[in-house]
Amino acid sequence: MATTPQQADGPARQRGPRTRSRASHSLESVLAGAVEILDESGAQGLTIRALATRLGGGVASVYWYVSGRDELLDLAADSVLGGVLEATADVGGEDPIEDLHTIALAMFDAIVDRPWLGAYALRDTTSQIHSLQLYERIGEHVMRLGLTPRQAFHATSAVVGYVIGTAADLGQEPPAAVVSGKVSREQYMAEATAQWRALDAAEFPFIHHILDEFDGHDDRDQFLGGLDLLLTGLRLQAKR
Amino acid sequence: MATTPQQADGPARQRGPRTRSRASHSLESVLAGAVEILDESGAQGLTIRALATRLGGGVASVYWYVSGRDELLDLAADSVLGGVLEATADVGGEDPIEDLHTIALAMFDAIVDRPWLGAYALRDTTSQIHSLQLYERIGEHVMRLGLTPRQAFHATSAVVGYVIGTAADLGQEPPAAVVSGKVSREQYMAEATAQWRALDAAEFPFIHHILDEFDGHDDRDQFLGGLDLLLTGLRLQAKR
DNA sequence: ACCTGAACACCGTTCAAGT
DNA sequence: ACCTGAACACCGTTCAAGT
Repeated sequence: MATTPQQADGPARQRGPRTRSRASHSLESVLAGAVEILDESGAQGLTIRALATRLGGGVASVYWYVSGRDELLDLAADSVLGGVLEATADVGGEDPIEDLHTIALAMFDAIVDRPWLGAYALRDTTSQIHSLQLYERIGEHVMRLGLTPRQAFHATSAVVGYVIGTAADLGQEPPAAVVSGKVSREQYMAEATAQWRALDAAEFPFIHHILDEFDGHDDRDQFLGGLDLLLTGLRLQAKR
Repeated sequence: MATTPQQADGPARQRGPRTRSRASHSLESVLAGAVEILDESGAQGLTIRALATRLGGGVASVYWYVSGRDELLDLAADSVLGGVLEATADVGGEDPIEDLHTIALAMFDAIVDRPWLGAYALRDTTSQIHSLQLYERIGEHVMRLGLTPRQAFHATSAVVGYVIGTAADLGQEPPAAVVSGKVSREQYMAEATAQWRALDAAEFPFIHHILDEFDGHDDRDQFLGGLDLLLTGLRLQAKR
């Protein structure tokens, strides 16, 4: 496995116009370029060639900083998680559960903002240092509940699993519209709702039961509803 | 969007040896072939060319049954979920929470068995009919708790989100070993544990707190620990 | 209605060579 | 130490043509 340099160089800005024939990068600028492309066109749009073009250099230079496309995705995701880490650094009130709520919501918002994040966040803590730190931070708040190490381990993993699972699902783009942009998210949701409404009520009683809730629902409310269940269970476990 | 034929043809077996110059498929056989390849070599290994070769035909014939690789993955995942659907058809005891526990565990086991499932299960209910039916089934058990439609909607989504999120994460292969098979899962876990142990205890108190639990832990126990928290919260909500 | 082979327009990754 | 261009070995998808 290639050792990826973790030093924090300043961004490699080109001072003059493109008089220089040789481009110069840094891990930071490579990841920043990757995140830009990911934000614009998703994981599918992040090709090594597209990245090299954006950086104004050749394809092979990317491989100096990153062992391959997979690591590029992992590190790009982890660099964004650095922002979540900073934003939640000061979280710490009287109630640990409330703090967990705050951190989980911050993670959720970050992933909804960047749907591509869901698939690569907190995937490999050996290479994703911010992911590890975020896991640690959540765990530290869980620790305050006075559970056994085993319970704390499970609870922390559960919170992370729920956040990533839910956010990845909700942040997901409708299958067809990803590249073409033919169908907006609203259109897709309206289509899905219509299709649900057309289902046989005898065969799908539950779907019909929640139809009005599903129609025009807010993803964030849905996330918070489930998070409350999880944290309520955790609170109860802490009291025992 | 291409309308995918959903009729249930018998498997198109070749009776004689390869005397026939023209291969004959069906949606079923195409998906069965896809699942075989996915089981053997993961999502990365499922190329249209590899599938065509396995089916003994040309590349383009796959496109008669499926609109593209994405839909192939979605339908392959959904076909496997049909098995989970059958396996949990009889679930239904006195306690709805217990039934939810049973179904969630069945889903978890299916995904751990087939790590590629996590990324494609329950992704698009407009094309994945078994996913929709599974969502419906979970919802029906939630309905028995007597919640409001809104609560039932959130609870069902939370259970699904937790299961998929956790299973996808745990079932994930270590980054390097996917193709090469150089590093076994055990080796990778041992390596990760060693790396955690080497972390500064002052900077990572939580990691050190749970180290012994993490070392040699069982994924299933971890999953069940979090599931219990979620279902406990749900049980409490039902009582209010 | 369903299958085929060939072609098109891409990919990720490597490598010898440059600076 | 870091960057380059070209080459290699693949991809998914399409299409005119077959049966």
